[in-house]
Amino acid sequence: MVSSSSSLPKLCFNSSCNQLLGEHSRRGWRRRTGEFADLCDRCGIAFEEGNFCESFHLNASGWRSCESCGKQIHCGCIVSFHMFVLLDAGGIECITCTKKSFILTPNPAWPPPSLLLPGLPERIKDLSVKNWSSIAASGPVPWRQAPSLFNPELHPKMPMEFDMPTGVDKLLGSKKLSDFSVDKKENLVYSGRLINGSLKGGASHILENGSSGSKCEEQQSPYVNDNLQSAMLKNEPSSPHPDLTLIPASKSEMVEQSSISVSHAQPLAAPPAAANYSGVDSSGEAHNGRPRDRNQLLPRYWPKISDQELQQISGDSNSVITPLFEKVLTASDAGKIGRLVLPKKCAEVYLPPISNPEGIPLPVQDLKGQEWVFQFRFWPNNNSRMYVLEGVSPCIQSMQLRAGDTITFNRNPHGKLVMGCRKTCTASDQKKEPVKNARDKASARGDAIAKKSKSGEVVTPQHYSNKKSVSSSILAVNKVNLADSARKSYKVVENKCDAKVQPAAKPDIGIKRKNSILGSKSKRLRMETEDMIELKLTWEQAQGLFHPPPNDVPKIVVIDGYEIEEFEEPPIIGRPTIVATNNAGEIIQWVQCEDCFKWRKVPGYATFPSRWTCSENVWDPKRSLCSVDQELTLDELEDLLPSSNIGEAMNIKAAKEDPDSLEALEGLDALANVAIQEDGDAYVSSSLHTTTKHPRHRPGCSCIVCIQPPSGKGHKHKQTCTCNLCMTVKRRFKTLMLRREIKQSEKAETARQKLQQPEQSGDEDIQMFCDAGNSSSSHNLVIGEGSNIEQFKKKSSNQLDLNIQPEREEEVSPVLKSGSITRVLQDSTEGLLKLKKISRSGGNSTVSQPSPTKVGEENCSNDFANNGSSH
DNA sequence: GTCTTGCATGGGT
DNA sequence: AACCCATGCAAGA
Repeated sequence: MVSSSSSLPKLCFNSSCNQLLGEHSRRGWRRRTGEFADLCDRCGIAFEEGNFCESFHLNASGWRSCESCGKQIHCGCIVSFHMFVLLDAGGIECITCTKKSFILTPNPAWPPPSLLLPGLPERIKDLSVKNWSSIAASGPVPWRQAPSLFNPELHPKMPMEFDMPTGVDKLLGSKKLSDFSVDKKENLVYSGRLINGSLKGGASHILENGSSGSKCEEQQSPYVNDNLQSAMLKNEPSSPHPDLTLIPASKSEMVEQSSISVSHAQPLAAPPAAANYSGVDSSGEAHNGRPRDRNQLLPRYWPKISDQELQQISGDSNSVITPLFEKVLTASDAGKIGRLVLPKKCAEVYLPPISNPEGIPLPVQDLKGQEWVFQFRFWPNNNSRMYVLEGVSPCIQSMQLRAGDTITFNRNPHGKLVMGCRKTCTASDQKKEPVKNARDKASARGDAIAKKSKSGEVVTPQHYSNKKSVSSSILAVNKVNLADSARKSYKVVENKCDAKVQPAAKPDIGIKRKNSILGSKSKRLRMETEDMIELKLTWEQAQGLFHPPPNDVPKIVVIDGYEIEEFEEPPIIGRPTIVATNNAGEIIQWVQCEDCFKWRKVPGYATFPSRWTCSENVWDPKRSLCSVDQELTLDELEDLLPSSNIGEAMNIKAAKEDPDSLEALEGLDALANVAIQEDGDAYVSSSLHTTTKHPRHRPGCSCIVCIQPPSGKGHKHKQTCTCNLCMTVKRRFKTLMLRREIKQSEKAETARQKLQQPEQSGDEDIQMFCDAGNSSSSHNLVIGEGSNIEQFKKKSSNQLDLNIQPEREEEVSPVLKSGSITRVLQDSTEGLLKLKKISRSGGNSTVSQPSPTKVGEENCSNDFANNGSSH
């Protein structure tokens, strides 16, 4: 830490010079060690004459003009540190002008010039210290001007901080810097934001760190705040700053970091000082039972505002913005209700105290300078309070915020609340700022940092498995399943993001309360958040998205008898393909164009984004246009498809017949899957299937699911409708039902045979269950006495509700909902299962089970009711 | 039937 | 275990 070792030849402390010093050196600025920088004559003179920065830092950023005389001052540089004063209204003033006018606004961020300039009149010194103390103790601190230069924790290298008994020590409650561990000091990042964001990352300045004369570029951190200061004021050196980051290990690293932009910096912040009206005094002591310690605020609410955002908030006014807290908007916050739940502590610390549940109107300014007045209130809740801002909806809308976006609360110099916002990465944003968002999310959540694979897909670093068999594939996916991905704030995003696994746009939706989302309370949300929709994939489909990393030899591990390929490298996530071998025995893949649905042959090593089109077919330029026919005939292709992809095969066939109906078919796959369920397991798996065939419904999607209005609303297709869609639906449904019939018959036959083996107890219940397992009987359940397959088919096709939303598990169409195929299938499969159970247990008829008669009646009546009501 | 309001609930921290 | 807070939900408008 000490550069001026007596045993070594001394070098000029100016890093731009580093000349060997002779016997005589000139005294430069005071270093934090208390020593003075030793300068060569040339540098020393420059320093003495006040030209040092002009001479050596001219090309560095951070130059600002004195508001009075216009003189250029290199702000933020230790050398010019004492040369200026920050003005309350923003801007700076050189010390000369300050002396002249002596409107010295003591700035908490900076040691009063009096401490640095012996020449400054005592009057100034006194005022500075006094005012500074009082200001610092009383409320908001212009944090952007408060880079904690004053704070030894954040600025361990400032020269004056050790020996300011009348100044800093006083302010620090006589807390000596020496109380802080050296390690801590050395590990803490510099807070480099100085003035109004004008010092960018690269504007950092040489700060002598005292070690071998080397220099450490000052790290820009946008997250500086005065909380640390307040902690110090409170004599709390151990105040938690969990996010304070290390000074980069190397200069290059620092350069890299600083060049990445502030948003890349680690969130440093503990929350800033409380508001004037917070009822919290400088020591953090609370009034009216309010929080005693600002540090109680959860880190997730700490403002992690970036330089740009600050600039945006402060606008051109250069006003000093104090970030208070931020919140990621939840669905509730961003919803129509217009109630923004405020974190309790934040509300209590930063917003005016309220004693009446009705609260008070709270004026808030948005980024555009528009003024909003929200009702700041609370609800009593479990002996506590729940603070909300009401009426935020218009504002949220005007800022075009959605759940997952972050809203920041800041204060301007006048004490007024200013709302900022930070939108999460949208697909298009992602392209612009992938690093920022990836980092933000990854670091903010402390999750695995996104890695970028060779092919450009960003994936989470873990061990990944790739499929070897269906079973292992499922297991494998379990290791890296999408739910997991979601939990880790990564999701597969289609289209513009090129299927990168990227930070989830709405990390807190469906992740944090994942159970609740699946729970009864959140049924409505099942298909209503984009995330959920996007994540509705089967394991197989998810697995299909994972491709083994190229050149990575898998390790075979056996878990529960399943062989699993485990890769060290993260998988590449992208569009599923059909792997095959060509005539030469080489592995190839078939990949389907997103636009024309044609399948193109590509090399086995190729990987694809989730959206891939013919135009990206670089391997076969002849087939890089959608208009060009595909190489394989559809039948050939169908043979290639795995049996599980019957739906796809059918899509292909249907496409052959009627390309326009493709989208409709996707929605119908859900029906298909319902129809072809075979048993309980199949039911589970196909319930997954129902979500996979059309995983994404977006605005503009014209599939059968999406073109229908919300349940019960809007136009319904009539039974007699002969539009393309309806015809397709009917045709397909007929086929599917037929298939289901066959399978059900087979199944029932098996069940019947099994049943005949144990005693024919004559128990009607069992017989009924047997019937329930019987396909024809099951139809009786559905459509009543005397029905036969043909009649049922007829009915099914005629009365098929085209308004079905197959992907909504809870909200199937009336037909399906209550005399429903699902129900019937469920009943019959349940019946079968129970029957099997009974058989195994000796056909004990006392087993508790619903009355089959009742089941039959229910289904029957429901069905008839529906027959009467639907259409 | 829809919207608003205020409380209750329960998962998460 | 206590508290927070997202959101469900019922009552009223």
